[in-house]
Amino acid sequence: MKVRVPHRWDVSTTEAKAIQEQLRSQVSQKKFRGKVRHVAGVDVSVKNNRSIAAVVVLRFADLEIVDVARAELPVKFPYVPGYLSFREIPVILAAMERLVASPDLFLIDGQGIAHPRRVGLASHLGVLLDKPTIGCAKSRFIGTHEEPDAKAGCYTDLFDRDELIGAVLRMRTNVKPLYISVGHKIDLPTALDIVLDCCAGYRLPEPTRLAHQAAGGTLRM
DNA sequence: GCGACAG
DNA sequence: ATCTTGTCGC
Repeated sequence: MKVRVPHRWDVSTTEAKAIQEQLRSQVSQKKFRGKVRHVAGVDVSVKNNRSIAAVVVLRFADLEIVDVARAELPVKFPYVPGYLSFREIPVILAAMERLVASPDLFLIDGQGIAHPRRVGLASHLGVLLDKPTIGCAKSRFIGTHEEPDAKAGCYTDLFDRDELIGAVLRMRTNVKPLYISVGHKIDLPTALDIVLDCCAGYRLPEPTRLAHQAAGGTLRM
């Protein structure tokens, strides 16, 4: 897929913060109304100071793989909480350009609006691609919440002060929950429905789970 | 000032 | 994220 040239990536955290403040107003939380045929999972692995991004596209109906794209680049930005997108998006975009299929929606390994400035990795990527995205993080970044019930499918709200910024969703019974948040062009209830529909019995939804394997070089198919 | 802190 | 095998529990 084609990717629009956005802004610079070799910036300081101060400049990155300014870019986030500017992107913030472009993030949409409007309900996604469209048919989901293909869902993509996105993940990045880092090894020997090199980043490898993987995008795995699945048919939403049966979660079968229809396309896989990868890209590798030297790491150019350190991991700084709050600025993960500046470290991971460049290599993700490189992989996107090699994608043949055109996914209707993306599940991202990281936060969406559950971020200090409401522009986590999933939201930032969504705005750049102008596509619906959902943040599927494995741990909490910001916000407070009650512990969801132990059963698969149960969830609690994630708040920042009095603002609802996401949900803590149990994908599998008695297994640590995921932190789901709106990325872009979708609302939280719809995001939760889609993530649950992408569950194949593991802690991670299938798109992200396979992307993790593809980025780590252990995807079997 | 202190602790927390996506991947 | 990454370093890493077996092991405990549902």
